[in-house]
Amino acid sequence: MVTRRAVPELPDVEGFRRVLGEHAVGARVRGVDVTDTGVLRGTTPAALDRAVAGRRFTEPRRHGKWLLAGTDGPTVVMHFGMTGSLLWCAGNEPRHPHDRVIFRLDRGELRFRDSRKLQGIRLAEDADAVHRLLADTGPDALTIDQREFDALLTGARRRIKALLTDQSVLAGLGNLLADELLWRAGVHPARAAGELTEGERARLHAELRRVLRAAVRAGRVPPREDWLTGVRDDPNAPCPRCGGPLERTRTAGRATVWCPRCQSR
DNA sequence: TTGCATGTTCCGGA
DNA sequence: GTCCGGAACATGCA
Repeated sequence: MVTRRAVPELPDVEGFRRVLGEHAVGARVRGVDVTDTGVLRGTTPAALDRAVAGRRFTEPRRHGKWLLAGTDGPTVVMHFGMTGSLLWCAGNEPRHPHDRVIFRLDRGELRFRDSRKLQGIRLAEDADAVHRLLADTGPDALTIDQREFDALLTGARRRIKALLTDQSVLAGLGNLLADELLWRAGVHPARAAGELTEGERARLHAELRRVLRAAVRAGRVPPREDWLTGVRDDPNAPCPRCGGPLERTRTAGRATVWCPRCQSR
C-alpha cells in the first residue's frame, strides 16, 4: 500500500478540533508568535497577538473544513488548505520549520503547522464576523440528514462529484472522500446529480454517514485496504470490492478514481 | 529536473 | 445564470 500524508478534509479538521478541545479550552493565551506572515489572512502578527493575548479559549466548533477557535473575545478561524495541521506541544519540543503560528498557553503550545500556506488563519471579532466568513458555505456534511441531502441534489445538472466537493453546496468533503462515497454507493462520478434515483440518493447519504463517522473516529480518512482510499495511490491496485481494474481520469485538475464495474453510468 | 499533490479562488468560454 | 477547465497560490516529494 502506498500512503501519503493526509490532506485535511472534514475528519482531519474534526481531529484538530479535538486537539484544541482537549488541551486548550479554558487555558489563557500568553501570547502569539508568528514565524511566517504568509498564513495570516486579513490580520497581522501584532493585531492577532493583541486580539487574543490574555483571552481564554472556549469550546471549539467546526463547520466543514473550517475550525472556529473561539475565545472569550474574538474567534480565531482556521483553514488548513492541503498541508495544514494543528498540534499540541506540552513540553519544549523544538519548533518545526513549518510551525507558522504558535499560541503560547499556560501549560503548552498550540501550533498551526503548514508547509504550503494555501490557506491560513483569520480573525473574526464577533459572531457576525464568523457568520460572514461562512456565508458561502453549505451545510456540514457530518450532520446533514437525508431530506436536506436530497434537496441539494434535486434539479442539479452538474456532475455528482463536482457537487459533492463544492463547499458552497455541502461543507467538508474533499476529492478523496467524494470518490470514496461514490464508489461505495455504486454511483458513477460523472452522473448528473439531479438524475440520481431515490435509491441512489439514499445509498449515497447512507455511505456519507458511514464513511464520515468512521473517519471522524480515526481523525483522518483511514488507510484501509478495503476502502478505495486505501488503494488509490497504487496505480495497479484492483477494485477492493470486485477485483476489477480501476479507472482514472482527471476532472478540473483533480484525480478521480472509480470502478467501471461497480459504478455504472 | 520535472511533474504532481486529497484545497480554494478567480477567470474565460461554452 | 450554469457549468466546466485551467491557472494561480507556495512548497515538498518522487
